[in-house]
Amino acid sequence: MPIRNGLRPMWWHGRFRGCGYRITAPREAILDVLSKSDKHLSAEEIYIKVHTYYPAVGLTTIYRTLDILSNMGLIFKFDFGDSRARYELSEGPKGKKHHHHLICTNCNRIIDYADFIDEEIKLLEQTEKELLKRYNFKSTNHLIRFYGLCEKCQKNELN
Amino acid sequence: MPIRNGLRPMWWHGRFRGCGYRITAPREAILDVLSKSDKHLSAEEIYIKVHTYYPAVGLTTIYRTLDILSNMGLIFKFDFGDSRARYELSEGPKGKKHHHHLICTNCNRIIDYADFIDEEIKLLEQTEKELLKRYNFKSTNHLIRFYGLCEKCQKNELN
DNA sequence: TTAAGAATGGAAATCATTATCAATAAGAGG
DNA sequence: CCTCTTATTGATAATGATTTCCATTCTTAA
Ligand SMILES: [Mn+2]
Ligand SMILES: [Mn+2]
Ligand SMILES: [Zn+2]
Ligand SMILES: [Zn+2]
Repeated sequence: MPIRNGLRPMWWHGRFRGCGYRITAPREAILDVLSKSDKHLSAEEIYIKVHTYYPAVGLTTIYRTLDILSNMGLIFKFDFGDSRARYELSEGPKGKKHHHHLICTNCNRIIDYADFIDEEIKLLEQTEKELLKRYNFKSTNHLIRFYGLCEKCQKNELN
Repeated sequence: MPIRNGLRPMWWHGRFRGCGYRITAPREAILDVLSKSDKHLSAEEIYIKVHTYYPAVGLTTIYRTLDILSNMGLIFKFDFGDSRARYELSEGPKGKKHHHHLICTNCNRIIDYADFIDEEIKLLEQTEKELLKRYNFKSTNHLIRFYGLCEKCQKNELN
């Protein structure tokens, strides 16, 4: 229950105000839903959850807020191929920062991973350096995904 | 001008028939357009081009055919974030097989590259091995993209 | 040549996301 | 606490890419 608490500003309030945005109940609720989920939620899924506590909030506001948050870099917006955008917190208490995804082609589960990116980072840097040399392409960001079978689906594989 | 040639079956005819599909003028035209382009075409762009020679072909057929080709693995279907699917040949004369993309965030140009550097190959192998160990995730495919500035846009950068 | 049913295209339907716009409320200043 | 400016909101309509329908046409095995 995302109770409005006027006394303690949340971790993102400052950042929000700094961009000239106002703090509103719908926005608090949306951030609350995102920070309490470890999944990759769609606008409608967020709408459903917010709706439980704030039935008055409209889907339009969900989209608008997600757009702002996305532009501010507070959330990531992904397209996993199911014809709807999916979002997840990128910072704050439960934020995951930059990470990559493992996608099970059987059960559609999406697994985040960032814990061994250190090893990957060195190789990525080298690759980016080489891309600059060969294609004169200056990379500033990347998207990396592995498709395959998750643990559970591999076991079921041996029906 | 994709002239229907009943005498010489194209390289994909066999594969097509093998899947139980019939060879038709619209399908030949679509494959023709794809094989003569080095871009990542949208359904509508393909429709426009096909339309030049076969005004009777409908957009519905374009979508249906692209779906078949995609499922057969003859073409790749990508989503580059401009809210429409984009396709490109994956095999045949000008097919590019598996490759990665460089995407210019300024001019939206998409650059294909398949001449992977050692670092990148090592990155993939090591990462996939580690993913199996840590997450029991068996990777069978991957999607890799670098976002940044292409050569041209870097120069314009220094307005 | 012929018949079975695969393929087609135009129109209507879907469905996620946007655009509109009048009503509402955040919050700076008093 | 009160006021005023204007950012924000939500209902509704509009968009736009992709699908679904279905009667008609065309491919192809026999
Ligand atoms: Mn994630
Ligand atoms: Mn490509
Ligand atoms: Zn799975
Ligand atoms: Zn560019």
